This record gives sequence, structure tokens and C-alpha cells, in this order.
Amino acid sequence: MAAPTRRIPEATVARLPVYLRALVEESEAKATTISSERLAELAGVNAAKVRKDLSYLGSYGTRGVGYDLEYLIFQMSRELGLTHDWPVIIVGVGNLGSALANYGGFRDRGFPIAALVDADPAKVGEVVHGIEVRGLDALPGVVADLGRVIGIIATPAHAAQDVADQLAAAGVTSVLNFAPAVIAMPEGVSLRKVDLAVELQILSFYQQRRDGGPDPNKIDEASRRLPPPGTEASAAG
Amino acid sequence: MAAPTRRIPEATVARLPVYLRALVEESEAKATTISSERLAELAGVNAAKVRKDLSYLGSYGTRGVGYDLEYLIFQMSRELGLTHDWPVIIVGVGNLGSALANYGGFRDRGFPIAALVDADPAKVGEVVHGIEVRGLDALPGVVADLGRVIGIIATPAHAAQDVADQLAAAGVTSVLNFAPAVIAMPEGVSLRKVDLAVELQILSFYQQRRDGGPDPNKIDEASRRLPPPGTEASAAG
DNA sequence: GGTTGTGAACAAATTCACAGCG
DNA sequence: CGCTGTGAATTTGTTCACAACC
Repeated sequence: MAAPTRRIPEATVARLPVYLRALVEESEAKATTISSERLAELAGVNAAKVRKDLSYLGSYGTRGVGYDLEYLIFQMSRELGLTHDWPVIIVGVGNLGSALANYGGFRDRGFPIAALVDADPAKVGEVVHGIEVRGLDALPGVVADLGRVIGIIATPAHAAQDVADQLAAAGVTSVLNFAPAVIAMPEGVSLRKVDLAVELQILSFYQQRRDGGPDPNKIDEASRRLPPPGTEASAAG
Repeated sequence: MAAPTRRIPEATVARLPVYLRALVEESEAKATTISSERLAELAGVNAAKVRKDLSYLGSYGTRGVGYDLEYLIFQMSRELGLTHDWPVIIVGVGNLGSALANYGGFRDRGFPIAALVDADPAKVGEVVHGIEVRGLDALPGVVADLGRVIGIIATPAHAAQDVADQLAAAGVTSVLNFAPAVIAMPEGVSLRKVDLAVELQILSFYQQRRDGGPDPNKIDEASRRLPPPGTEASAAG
């Protein structure tokens, strides 16, 4: 019946958008074909990985020549579901939310901001990026109007799970979470997260390693102040 | 001589900040110990992974009891290099850059915005988030003043590599790139990237899969319009 | 009894290396 | 001859399952 849906590894899926961007750039630079080696260079990976990744999409290359740029761009866009725009709803119009609303990078890549929602009555009615902020209760109606959308959570951490639940209830099945909180979603909803502070903390780890690692002197000093596990711990009570 | 520096897997390092956040929350909720099971729940992973990850830091738990919260928080902070603040320099004070500057989440987690830099002379002198924007040429001096810093690239894609080079030249060895571009850095510089549009494109892929995958009809239709590889391709000349 | 810490089994992802084809 | 496509080898990451220990 249906074609035997190829199973594309997650790691590969995460790289496809990067390849696509590189392909489009190369195409704008008037090239018509591209080798795995060149694409690897543009995408910051190695050529074997490029070939393996592209092979999951199908055999779209030509041995001895490379990949036809236009053709590969089209196939990849189709595979990624980028042949049409995806409206985006941003929930939480604080610092980060309004910044994201104003950030042009979304619309440019086919993700127009279609609605802004905030729980704070004081924010409802405000106009950000030319869009009037609506209350949380408007979610179901907005989603019904727009159809397939992507929800962005840009609230404070404590509100994130509640917003996530409401997005799910309204029928949103793709969510990007910027709140610094782990949230749960029902089966069938894709969830990705971007945690800005976490990225900095990861950098901190490696920076510190280069600086000589955690200072061992501090271990001893600290062990004297903090109860190592197994020692009597609770004091208040 | 030096302690046999444990090698902590990358995947584990990326989860440590999430654990740490959960631990701090639990600690604020007045708990004194935590089990791997509970931590797993808060961090959105499974308990075996938590135990394996924590074991790379050392044997800080107590069998039959769990982990002492304060002690684990301290050890983890130390390992991550979070026992002191890391000043952050944001390069590129456009939409995204100024949003990041205003986003409180950085300072709160120990990453105060210490300087703003922009190549555009029109922006230099502007005050954003209480900080005066300086020219790109101020980088070396600023870095020298601040010592170990984290550089954030929030420029348009076309400027990203040049900015990266200037950060490296100024001695910055930890960089977070928000520009939608792949950039190269010399050995010894940690680079992480956050590409907002890429995240949306990944969500688009999975959404489309749920909607039934790429429409096979479109393949045929398209194949007639676009030259499959191997066919005569160049037309203009 | 309860929970950690960890070898061993398993799974995913990456890289190698070369046959196959244009 | 050049470059893709892909099995096989390797490395990295995850999960299992249980001995060790409090």
C-alpha cells in the first residue's frame, strides 16, 4: 500500500536543515552541482556523513559528478515539509517572546508569526510586531483557524507545563520550548527545547576543563563544610 | 601527579545543567536528599541514565538513601565551573542581540552581560539594557579587561565568521553562535550553536511525517519539472 | 528493604574503505 | 578516473540487571 517509509535517524534529521541552508547558498552562488566533499565543508561535517545522510533520502547523486543542486534542494525541502509555510504561535510575550516575535529569521525561513498569546491580562491587547496579543483562552480558536501550527513556549519556567497542556489541548502537535523547564507532552506531540542558559553552562564546563579542571583543593575545603552523604544531615525539625 | 581526570561523555555533560536545575528546585522545596528515580522524573530522563551520569562525577550517593542534595549541587556546580560568574559579551545588537541582552535568564544563572559590541557605527554609543554599545575594535580591550568570557554571536549570517575570527583573535575561547551559519574556530575554542530556524525545520519534518509523509504524487510531478541527475542540466551559457 | 554504582548487553551514530557506476 | 552509495568496523551512548552496600 503505502511506500515503505524510510526510517531516517534522528541525528540525520537534525542535520538536514543545515545541509539545506548550505545547498541554497551554493545554489545562489550559481553552482548547479555539488559534491559531498563541498557540502561537508559548508555544513561543518565530514563527507562520509553527508553521503550517508543523503542516502537516507534516496539515491539522488550521480557517481563521478555529485548532486544536482536544484533537484536535491527540492527533494530535501519536500522531505522536511518545507514546501509550504508553517504558522507559528508564540505563547508568552515577555522579553524573550517579543524578541522572537520581532526576530526576522522565522518569517524568512517559512515560519511566519501568526499569533501572540499571553496569560497576563495587562499584556492582552498590546500590539507587538504588528500583532495584537490575545489571552490564553483564545488558543483553541486560533489553532482551529490556522490548522497545523508550531507552538513556541516563551513563558517563565513555572508557567511552561500549564501552557504546554493548553497547547496540546488546543491540538498543537509541534512545540518548541524556550522556558528553562522540562515539560511533558502526550504521545504524538513533537517537542524540542532550546535552553539558552544550559548552552552557556555547557561552555562553562569545557572552559573550566581547559583552565585545569575543578580545583581539587576546593573539594577538601568544601567537604569540611558540607556533609558528605551518610553523615547526619537534617538539622532543622 | 594530577588526579586521573575523568573523561565525561559529551552526552552526559549536556545533561548536567538540566540535573543541576532540577536539584536546585528540589532543594528550594526543602528536600535534603533525592533518589535517582526522582531526579530522573524532574529531568525528563530515566533513572539508569541519571545514575550512570552521576557516577562520572564520583560516587556521591548513598545506597538505600539517595544523593545528598546540597552536596551534589556543590559538586556539580564545581564540575561545571559554575562556582563563579562568567561574563558574557554579545556581538551584534540587532533584534536578537538586544533581546538576549534584555533576557534576564542569563544574569540569573551566573552569566551577566558584560559588554555589547556591534560593527555598525550607527549603533555604537546606543545604550541597551543599561550598557553602551561599543565598536568591534573594542573587543581586544574588553576581553583583556574581563578575563575569561563567553562570546555570543548574534549577527546576521554573513558577518558571523568574521566576528568569530575577531573573537578568537581577542582571546575568547568559548563561543555560542546564534547566527544561522556554520562557523569554524581554531583548536582549543569551544563552539556551540543555537539555530532557531533549524529547530522549527526539524519540528516540521516530524509534523509532516505524522501528516502522512512527503506526498508521493509530488515526486512525480516535480521529477517532470526538475532534471533528475544525469540528464542534461545546464541551460544558460 | 531500598537505592546506588557498574559491568555487560544492546542500540544508535559515526567512520572506514571500497565496490559500483557514470 | 572521480564520486557516490553502502556494507562492515568502530565508537559512542543507552539500558538492563544485579551485586554491593547502607
